[in-house]
Amino acid sequence: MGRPPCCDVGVGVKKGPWTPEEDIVLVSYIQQHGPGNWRSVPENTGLMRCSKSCRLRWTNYLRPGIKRGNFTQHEEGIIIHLQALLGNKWAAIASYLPQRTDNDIKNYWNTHLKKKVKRLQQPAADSFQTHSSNAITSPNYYSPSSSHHSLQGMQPINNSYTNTTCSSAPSINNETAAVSNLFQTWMRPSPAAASANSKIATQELFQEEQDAAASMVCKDEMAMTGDVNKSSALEMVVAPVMAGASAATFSLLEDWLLDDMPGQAMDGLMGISAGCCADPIMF
DNA sequence: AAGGATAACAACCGCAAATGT
DNA sequence: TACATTTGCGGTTGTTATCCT
Repeated sequence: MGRPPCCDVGVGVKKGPWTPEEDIVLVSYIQQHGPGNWRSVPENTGLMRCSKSCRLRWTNYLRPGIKRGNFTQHEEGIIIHLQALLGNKWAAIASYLPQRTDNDIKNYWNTHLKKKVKRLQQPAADSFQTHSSNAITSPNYYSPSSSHHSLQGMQPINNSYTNTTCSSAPSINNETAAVSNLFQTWMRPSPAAASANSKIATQELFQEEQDAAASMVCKDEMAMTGDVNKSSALEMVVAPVMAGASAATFSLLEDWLLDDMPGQAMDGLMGISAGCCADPIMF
């Protein structure tokens, strides 16, 4: 079996940053056909992009539900622990943070957390040489066997925007029990988590947190900056479009994507799509 | 103000697994 | 079952923004 010809080899295939126009074409196509069958996307849309590029653009940037911006300390803790347990299985780690993309997590790890861990581990490593073998890492973050926190019953979230977790599911499932056990002693305590012992209850709780976080992201960004990330805005706009809303909504999306001053266009979008943040569409 | 260094993030590349025929 | 094709993943690179001198 030979390796298939790469779509990138084709003549006239565009590379580099995506333009707002291309984003619009891609989003509108996915609105109609849903994600998947990426091979057909450039063929049917006329985008001079390879299928991989289209898929990546969608999954890492355009798809609704993506939370962007600063990682919370809680998210950092999850990433650090999972990385310690799973290694650089970014897709697997991302399945526990469904609002973050694997690319995002990977970038954040490489630019922030790796150094942070290294920095904090250094004193611990020094003390390791002179003290007991239990003093390995910072107790708050980096010891998978630490019993200071709890992520009770935490499970990877199957993200319905992409099929990301499908292919990696077997390996994840094999690790789920270990991760859950790990998190049992890690997750920050919450009243509901303390009372809910079952996986289902905890997963629902986690989902509520995710939903709340998504809602907060939208609200915070709108309120504080007047500018929102495109995925959040797309989510707000695409939802009513998918539900059969008017073409005027989509034209606002176009305006915003094409606009150098997103805050202005967002005023219009927000007026139309208020309340959609916490109700992401499912393709 | 200019230029270099660094950080942050988007995108690409190659491989392997999954899926289709 | 074998092969062809598609998709997903992880590593890496390129570009832009920001900071520092």
